[in-house]
Amino acid sequence: MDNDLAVFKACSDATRLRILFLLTERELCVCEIMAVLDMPQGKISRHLAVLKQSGLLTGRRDGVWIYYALARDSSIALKYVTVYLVSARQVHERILADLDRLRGLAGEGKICVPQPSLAQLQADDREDPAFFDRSMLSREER
Amino acid sequence: MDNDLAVFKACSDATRLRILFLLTERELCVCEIMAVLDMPQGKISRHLAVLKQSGLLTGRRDGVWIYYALARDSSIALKYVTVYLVSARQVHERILADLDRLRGLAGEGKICVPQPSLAQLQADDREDPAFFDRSMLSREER
DNA sequence: GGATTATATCTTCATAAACGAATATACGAA
DNA sequence: TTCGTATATTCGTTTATGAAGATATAATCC
Repeated sequence: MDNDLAVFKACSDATRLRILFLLTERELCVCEIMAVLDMPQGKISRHLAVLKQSGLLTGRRDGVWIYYALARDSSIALKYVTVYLVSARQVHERILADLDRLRGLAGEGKICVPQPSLAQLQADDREDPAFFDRSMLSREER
Repeated sequence: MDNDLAVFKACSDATRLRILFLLTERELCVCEIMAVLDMPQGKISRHLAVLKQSGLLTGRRDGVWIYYALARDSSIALKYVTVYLVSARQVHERILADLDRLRGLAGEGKICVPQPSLAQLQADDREDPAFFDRSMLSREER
């Protein structure tokens, strides 16, 4: 029963629930989740740890990035939570907005691709002065 | 989404989860739940309030007693939690034990029936001295 | 009305969970 | 090896949650 409890606890925080809904779309790396929810990295990472701990998520490393995905149904609670997520994702305004933002990211397609180093950027800027201060912009705006 | 959150929060406490599982058996009044879980009245009552608040339970008054029951599926989260409860109740040792104890109570059948007042008991005892100190026993033992 | 029983609520305290900020680790590129 | 980037973890603080015990309310019986 303890694991079922952990599953429900994991679901009982707004941020974590939003993350779970995002992951119904596809596996995501931390920076994508950060971008969509617009929350600091430490916060996202902590919540991902809770979710993973409960068994709801799996994580796989790919180079520098760590991709998280909904775990395949392993416990009963997990199974029904997963079914809930897929059923409920069309219902909540906020979740729909999150998913839209996520798809927007995918369109721009520029997250989770190795970013040029700062040094690299500045070198480019010297050749292309119009974008000299690009590195000052937030990642989404580049 | 807030209501779904409340549902998951309501499920994320061991005592509340045990109560929910008990209610998969049938509607119960507070004193039955107290008897099965062997917990003080205030505690049970508080947890029932949380569960009711989340929409998971309904309560109906019948004279002195208040009977609680699992709410009929109204939200998506509620629906899947209910399905989970019914599926998972055969799986957890502790829940099986709780359900056994509940059925035991039903066998004795002496809970949630108006208890004679103390004055009444003492009057009876005067006529039937063998049971003079019956009122000192816990309710289950009478 | 007063007493009794069932249930709800309040108060205080302890514990757990969440947060922001800072720091640590892990990997890849140069 | 050093640097930069992605992610994890720690620290100190604040907030939320649960427990116990005391008290309040509501219905019933006399």
